[in-house]
Amino acid sequence: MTDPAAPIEETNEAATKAAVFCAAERLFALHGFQNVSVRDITAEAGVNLASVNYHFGSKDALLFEIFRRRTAELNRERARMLHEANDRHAGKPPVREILEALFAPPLRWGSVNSDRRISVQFIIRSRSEGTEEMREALTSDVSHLARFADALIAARPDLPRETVYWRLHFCLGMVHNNRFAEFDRLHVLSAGLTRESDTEGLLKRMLDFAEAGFLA
Amino acid sequence: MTDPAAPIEETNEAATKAAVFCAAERLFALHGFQNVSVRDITAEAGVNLASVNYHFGSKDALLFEIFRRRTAELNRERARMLHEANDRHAGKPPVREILEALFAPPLRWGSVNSDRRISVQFIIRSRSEGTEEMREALTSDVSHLARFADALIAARPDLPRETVYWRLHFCLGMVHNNRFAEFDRLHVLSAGLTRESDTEGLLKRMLDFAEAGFLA
DNA sequence: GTCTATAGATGGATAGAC
DNA sequence: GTCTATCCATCTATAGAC
Repeated sequence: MTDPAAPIEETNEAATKAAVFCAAERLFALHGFQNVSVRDITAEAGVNLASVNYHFGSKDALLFEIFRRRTAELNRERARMLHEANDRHAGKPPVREILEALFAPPLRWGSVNSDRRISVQFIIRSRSEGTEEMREALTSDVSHLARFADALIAARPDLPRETVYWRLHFCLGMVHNNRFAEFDRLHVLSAGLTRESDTEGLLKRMLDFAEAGFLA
Repeated sequence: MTDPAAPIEETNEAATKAAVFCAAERLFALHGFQNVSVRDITAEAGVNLASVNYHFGSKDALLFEIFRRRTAELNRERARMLHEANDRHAGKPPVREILEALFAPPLRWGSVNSDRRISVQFIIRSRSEGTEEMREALTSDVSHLARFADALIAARPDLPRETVYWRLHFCLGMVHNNRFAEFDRLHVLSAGLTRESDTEGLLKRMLDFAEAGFLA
């Protein structure tokens, strides 16, 4: 900003921070949280070792910042789609469209050609490997999921609420199982029959399965 | 064995090994694989620090031995139930009974009053946090799952095989999502409506949901 | 076989030069 | 703000006494 003739390197600090952020997210998503050291991150980002502590405070703080940003983005997209479904159906969308708002964002972001593929794997991993702080945030912040639960209860007022909650739990299990390793395993099991790359096809399969389960 | 008057301490070595095994399984299941040190394990078991390396070779070898034994036990029980379902239906059991053989063992073993509750959490954790060796074993050893896939294909010959494999994948996702943290989250979301302790009720809910999804 | 002491390696965090 | 050098804690694994 001080030199209008060279605006490209005005954000050198921000660039370093972003490089650390992206390298960390990538390595964490691929190799797990505990298996990646600060040294790995700074080497991958091409910055010095002290950058993580300078820009983020600590390794755990960096981890938590990635987690918070990505989950916020995902929840926002889900809320947006749910809102659109509401608009289309006068505030009472059918089960299938509610589930689509729940399934589509992580599925599409996680498709092989998406630049958010890494982010989705990071989020999925944080659910099982996260720090105490992250798990606490996941457990306590259910406001995002509550909107989906309410929508499903409104769509199926004939079902006991308890039943709706459990079925939402089953649907989340379907989503969380979409990890690299599980796709690979399924690929081996089916002798190459299942193609992970067909994102929209998989979304339709998930919706068919879950919708039928909900209408039982 | 050398002193017939004191047969109780004849298996002192085996007792130490078993104590290490149980303490390790318990700590790994509760706190994650990377967050538990050999020191934690030996302290919990009340044995000396060198026991792990003496009896198992290394920390990773101990981890892998727990993993192998528990998954073998689980797969054996599943195979047994599938076999019984085959006997009941002349080799062609319906979808619901196949899925029951897949769901019931981990669910019952994981119930709050079960002495295998820890083992189930260990197995679930190994799926996402396991070492490269464990993940390789999971990916390559699909023979156990292949029997379930074949049974489901036989039960629904009208469906494309690809569809059956994907739906089996969804069912496995439902099973793997039965972790402590996820139950807690659901409990918060439903304001205490969902009761994890009702194992048979949960099994029925899972079967209702998955069977309907399969018959779609 | 059991245990203590320690080697050997790695990690997170930080002080201080520039 | 950036980077190097380093501190200090922690871990796995093992040698060697008993």
